Amino acid sequence: MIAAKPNNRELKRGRILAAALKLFARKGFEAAALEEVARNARLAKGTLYLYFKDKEDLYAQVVLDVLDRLEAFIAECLLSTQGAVDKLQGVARGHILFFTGNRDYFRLFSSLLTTEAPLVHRRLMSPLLEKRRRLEAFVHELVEEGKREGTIRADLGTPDIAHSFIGMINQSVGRLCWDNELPVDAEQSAAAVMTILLTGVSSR
Amino acid sequence: MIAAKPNNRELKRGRILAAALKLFARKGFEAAALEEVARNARLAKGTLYLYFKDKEDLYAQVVLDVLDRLEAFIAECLLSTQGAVDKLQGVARGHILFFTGNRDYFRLFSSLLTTEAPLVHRRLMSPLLEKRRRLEAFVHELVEEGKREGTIRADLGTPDIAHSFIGMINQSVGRLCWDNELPVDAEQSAAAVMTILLTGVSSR
DNA sequence: GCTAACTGACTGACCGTTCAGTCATTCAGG
DNA sequence: CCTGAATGACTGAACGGTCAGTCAGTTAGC
Repeated sequence: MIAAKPNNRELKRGRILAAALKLFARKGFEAAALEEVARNARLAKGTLYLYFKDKEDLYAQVVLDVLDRLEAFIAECLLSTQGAVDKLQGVARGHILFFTGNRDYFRLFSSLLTTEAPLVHRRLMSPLLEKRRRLEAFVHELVEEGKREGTIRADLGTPDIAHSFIGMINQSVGRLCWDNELPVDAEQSAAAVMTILLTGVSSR
Repeated sequence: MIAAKPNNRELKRGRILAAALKLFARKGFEAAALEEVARNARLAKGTLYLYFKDKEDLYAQVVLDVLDRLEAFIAECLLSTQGAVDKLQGVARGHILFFTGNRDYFRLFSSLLTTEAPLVHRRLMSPLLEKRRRLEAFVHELVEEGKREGTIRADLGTPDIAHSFIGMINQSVGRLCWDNELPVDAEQSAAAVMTILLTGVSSR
């Protein structure tokens, strides 16, 4: 077979990424040992270095992989949406579903800002933070769109609205991921967030 | 002087806590080196062990110290408030002012969930998470109070409201701490959060 | 079809370094 | 002096990264 080799290689790369995701997410960049990553991927430590330059490179690839999946998943959630408010709801659903689908994704994602890594290894981190920022910029645009449509109040600052939205989402996901309030439903969480964001909690 | 000794001791303990806070906040639990903590506190490494059992203990004390300060600061912000909505605004102001007053506080605080530590050292972490949770429970109560007063809508879930509130606050603080959108004012951020939370963003 | 030569993916023992924690020694106040 | 506080050299463990060696699989020569 001609395709046997590269296929195999891509498969192993995937095994490494999966094992690394699990460990980086659960132990953090520093505490995750490559020895264990290799063991979980059923390979020897030396083999990792045939696929990745060093620990930082592996970390960056893992994060990139997750961010790509997130982006793709949200894009899918937006396919049949119309109008800014509807799209925002789509983003909310996408985020919540994506992260509650795999807690390790969220652990990694939320450690992205916190990790010691960004301080020590700015070089590699900035593209990742850039990508994360792009997702936030997209929400920003949706809010602007809503204002133009007239569906979103124009007297509030766009950054304030966008950050509030993102904060509410993240907290929702956090609740589902950290705590064990598991019976909570992702769909319902997204709906609650949108209701509060749109109509407020005051009984005025 | 009778008080000279213990006074001195308390002073040194404070120096260690301050140095440790700085390093844990900026490098994370694993990457922070006790050697450097000691140097920054103008003491030798061995001396740290006269004040703290081990690295974990030091970390726990640092976090406890920060959580206590936060609690005290918020309590102060609530002194002259009346009614649930007013109190919530006080909590928002308190949080934002406290954390923007010292970014290291926020770095430490937000790494509290993310850190590798909670997984490896559950024993020490749970009291800290417990304390953090108490702050969240307080918001929970305020929302209930607002519902009883009739100032907050009763048709929304209390946990949903509380988590939205907390999420918005955290994101606001994050914006002020991570990004360099520094010209933003803490007071104004708190006001924006409250407006959005109370009245919503829909132009309905 | 058979075997010898070759290849390169994979291995894991090893090295250098870092760091938490210890302890024999020194220092300072009374 | 004497005692408790402080020191910093030291130890052992852990880990990132390397590299000489192995061997399954492929090719080439007959």
